[in-house]
Amino acid sequence: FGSERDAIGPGRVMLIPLCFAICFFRKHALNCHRMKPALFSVLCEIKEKTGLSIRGAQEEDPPDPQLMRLDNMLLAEGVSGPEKGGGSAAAAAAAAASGGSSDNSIEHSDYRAKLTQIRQIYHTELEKYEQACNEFTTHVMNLLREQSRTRPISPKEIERMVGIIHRKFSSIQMQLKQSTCEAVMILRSRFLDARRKRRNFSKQATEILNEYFYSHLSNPYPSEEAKEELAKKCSITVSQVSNWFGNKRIRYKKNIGKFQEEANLYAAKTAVTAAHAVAAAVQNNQTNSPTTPNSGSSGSFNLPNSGDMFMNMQSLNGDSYQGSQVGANVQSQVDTLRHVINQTGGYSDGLGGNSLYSPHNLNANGGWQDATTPSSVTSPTEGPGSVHSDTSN
DNA sequence: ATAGATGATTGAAC
DNA sequence: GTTCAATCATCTAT
Repeated sequence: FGSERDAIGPGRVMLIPLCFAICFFRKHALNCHRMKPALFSVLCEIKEKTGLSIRGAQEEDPPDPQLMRLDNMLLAEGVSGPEKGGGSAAAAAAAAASGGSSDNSIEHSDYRAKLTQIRQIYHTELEKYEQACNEFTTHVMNLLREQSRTRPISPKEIERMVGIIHRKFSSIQMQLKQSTCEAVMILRSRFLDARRKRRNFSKQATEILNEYFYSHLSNPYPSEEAKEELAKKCSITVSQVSNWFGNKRIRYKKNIGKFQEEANLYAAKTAVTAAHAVAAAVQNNQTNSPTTPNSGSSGSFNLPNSGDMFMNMQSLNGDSYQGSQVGANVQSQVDTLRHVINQTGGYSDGLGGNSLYSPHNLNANGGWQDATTPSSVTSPTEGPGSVHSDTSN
């Protein structure tokens, strides 16, 4: 704490020899010495002169931004602050991302256990440092009080000294916080890495996703709402749905032949439902179409009868289909039915599907033809002339 | 043990 | 922001 001496300033030259001299007297002898009051007053006088420099040297320490950052992080990670039953938000998010299955809960509890360990170490250390700080402060204060009998020490100076001690200890605390943060970061990165230890989606989930994919083959870009619904149905996250569709589109496109069987399977699976739904939609349209405001207007899709419906579908094979004009539900049913038709229409062999079914709506650029814009915004879910077979059902 | 399947990540393009 | 394409890392069926 040499800074105290530094702060003494101009009086230092005189004060040091005096202090030095004092040390040669026994304490009680000094206290009883007849010269003591005089000496003390001299010291006080000198001190008074240097007081200004002390006051001037008192700096306001602003809240350290780095410390604040560390504090915030520790709070966010659940290391500091109130004890939380379930780990940090990050852990919860990661748990959700990996499907939140029972298998994952093992990893999750592992993470929680490690975090608790860090938390305990942090708190023990923090307490230790605080205790040491308090002990040291009392010790120094006692010393100063003791010395104040032989030399003038103002309460302000003691306060300042305490401040210095606290600053020193808080810098140690900062190091503790820093290393705790590092430990949490390492733990978290390990945990997040563990996310790569993926689990395959459940059969049901894959089924649901495939059903959607193959029944929206002309435009397999689910809207945000559709993604959310699929995510809910499959108990996975929306981003997992997006990943799945991203992977599926690219893999399907890369090797359509390989997916032929799967496509057939899902097409057959939904064909009956689709047929019913389309029939209902057609019926609905037949009854409504002459008066419906949408009929005949530009961009709307007219379904006067089932014959037209199938003609329309046949024209799809010639790539002249304007899918974006069709409502989503009918569109998906068209996809399914078209598949069935193509199948029964026959392609020479399994791989030959490329020429009939596989082009679907894939254009020369490798994109889906109907996907005027491959974005959730332009998903044809609610086209102007859309026929809601769901509601009509 | 291995190949193929599959979910996640990354970087570029838009 | 989304999507594509390539790639990584793991799972799974053999």
